[in-house]
Amino acid sequence: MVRRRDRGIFARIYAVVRMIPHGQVATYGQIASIVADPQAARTVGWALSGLSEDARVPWHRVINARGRISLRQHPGAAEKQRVLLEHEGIVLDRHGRIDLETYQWEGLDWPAIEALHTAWEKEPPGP
DNA sequence: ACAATGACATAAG
DNA sequence: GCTTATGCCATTG
Repeated sequence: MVRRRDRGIFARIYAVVRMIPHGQVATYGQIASIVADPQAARTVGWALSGLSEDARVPWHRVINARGRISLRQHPGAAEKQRVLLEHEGIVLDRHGRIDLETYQWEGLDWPAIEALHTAWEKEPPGP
């Protein structure tokens, strides 16, 4: 359950996800590539699953490589994610697919993320 | 240390 | 395009 162990790869994953701009999306594999291994995608999903509700992480902007929502276990959550995405202006086709060519975040290298995240911690946005 | 688990990714049928 | 099978990584019992 994550506890206070957000020091390692988890913290880096959250940092990257926080930098995904409004109205854009990133894939699990993409985030994994930035924080560590291109093949630690499952770990990214695992990290997000342990988020608390007030974690200030835009988890809904993370989707799978096919451009679709990966939440199958709790159907309500998938629905919620879709609503959140549409609320940001992201269009899903009738199959619930997102066009990555249009909405995928270009991404940043880790040093850039780290710098931005440091600033974020200094002056967290929102309430 | 080993086996199982999970919001993945990719290849194959 | 969907379903299976296999590979990967970090965490947990």
